[in-house]
Amino acid sequence: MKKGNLCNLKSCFLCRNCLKHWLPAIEANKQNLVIKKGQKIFEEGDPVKGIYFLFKGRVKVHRKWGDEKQLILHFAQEGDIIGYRGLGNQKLYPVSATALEEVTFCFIDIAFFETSLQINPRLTYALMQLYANELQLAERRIGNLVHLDVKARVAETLLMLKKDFGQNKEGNINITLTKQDLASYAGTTYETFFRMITELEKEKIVLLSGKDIAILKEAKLEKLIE
Amino acid sequence: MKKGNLCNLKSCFLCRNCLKHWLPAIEANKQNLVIKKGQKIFEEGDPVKGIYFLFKGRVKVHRKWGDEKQLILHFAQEGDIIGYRGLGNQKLYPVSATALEEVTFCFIDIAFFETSLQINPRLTYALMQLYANELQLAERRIGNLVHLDVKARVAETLLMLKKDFGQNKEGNINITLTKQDLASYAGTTYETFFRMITELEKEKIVLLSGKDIAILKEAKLEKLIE
DNA sequence: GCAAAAGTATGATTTATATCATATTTTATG
DNA sequence: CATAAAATATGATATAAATCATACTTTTGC
Repeated sequence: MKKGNLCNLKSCFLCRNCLKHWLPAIEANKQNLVIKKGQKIFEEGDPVKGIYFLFKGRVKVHRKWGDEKQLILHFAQEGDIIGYRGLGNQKLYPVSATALEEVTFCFIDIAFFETSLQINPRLTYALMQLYANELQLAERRIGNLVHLDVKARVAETLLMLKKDFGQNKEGNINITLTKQDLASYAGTTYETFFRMITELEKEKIVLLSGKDIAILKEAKLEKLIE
Repeated sequence: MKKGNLCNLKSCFLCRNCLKHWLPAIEANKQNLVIKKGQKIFEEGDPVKGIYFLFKGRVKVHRKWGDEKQLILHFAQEGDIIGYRGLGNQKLYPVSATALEEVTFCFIDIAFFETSLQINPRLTYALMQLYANELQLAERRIGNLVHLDVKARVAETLLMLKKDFGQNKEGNINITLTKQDLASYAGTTYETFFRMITELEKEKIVLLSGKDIAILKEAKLEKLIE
């Protein structure tokens, strides 16, 4: 459901890492889609039918614990691949992906994706590399949860968001999130997150206005983490 | 430093996933080594010089937080590959690997390993698959740290160890660890770990004798995790 | 444009778990 | 074998952070 062709066969993870001669095959197999804010691209427990590439808009990758509690594992943006967490032994998505705003993306079915991996060893290698980095990140988070206090984890969260999404000309981190989502990403409750970020504001380390967050003193945030 | 040839070019992750015709190349490039209990195979921060394959003995993969605190990320055993956590963008090991007993392993230098990946796409794919599984595991651990209490995490730890290492004829989990290492793996302190496992013993869910741990009621452990 | 829902903001209370302290037992080592 | 070092065991105390409670504000949908 897309007017024109948003995909230029260049920018996404798949096209960037495939042989030029494979691009027509991608062209023939891709499926462009648009979804609205709040809609899910896939849901935890669903069988893995394919892989997704984002052209526009941000997505949160998250998972439930019990009925109430949730955890956000990743925020994805333009150019990113999502759904790859489902490529383990068990062919079910271990996570959900929900649009944080209107999102345009491309769907590649799993069979074609697997063929692409076989035909483009560089793609397989690039994906492996991506996993290696994600694993490192995940394991650092494990340690941070065990050994850092919430304030330090909030600091880490803000630094990571700035690194991943950059800041706009006003100095605000370039992604709009609810405090609840920020808390779910930092691995704490809304209330505690709120108290910590309020402290950081009082200490003039960050500046808040509505959902906008600007980091005023990056060095101080880094020091909190050690 | 090994009498005879412990490596049969069959059992390790590398040999299992390479073309038959590549085995002589592995034979020519491998380096068998033995180290004693407590010795390190590599250390966090070291440049990644190669990848290791275990023939015999168990290894803990761990990382320090600050000067005092540590976290165990993985226990590896015969047939396992270690060092692959260092294959991300940054070519430094993010973790250390320490022998839990006498360990025999094979060292493959990084250049030869990278070549092996290029020549054996199946190897790259298998490694990717391994990362995918590890990432899933790591992210489940993140959620468990955020949303489960220590007792549930201790339960999870015991179940995972049983799954990975099996149990011997006496019913004990087939790996010998100090309570401190178990605690560092569960993401808690020695004292709290001890209290929790003592509770589990009082409830007749596990049986302890020295360093041996037997799971008496697996279903109850699973119920603790939900 | 209004009602309902979602998000924000804070104070009070509880609780899980880390920290501290200390004694005993087991294991390693010259 | 002796002595040091590491691991085990357990009680007492402190504290960080979750939970509960409640009011206000903004956003969303009909």
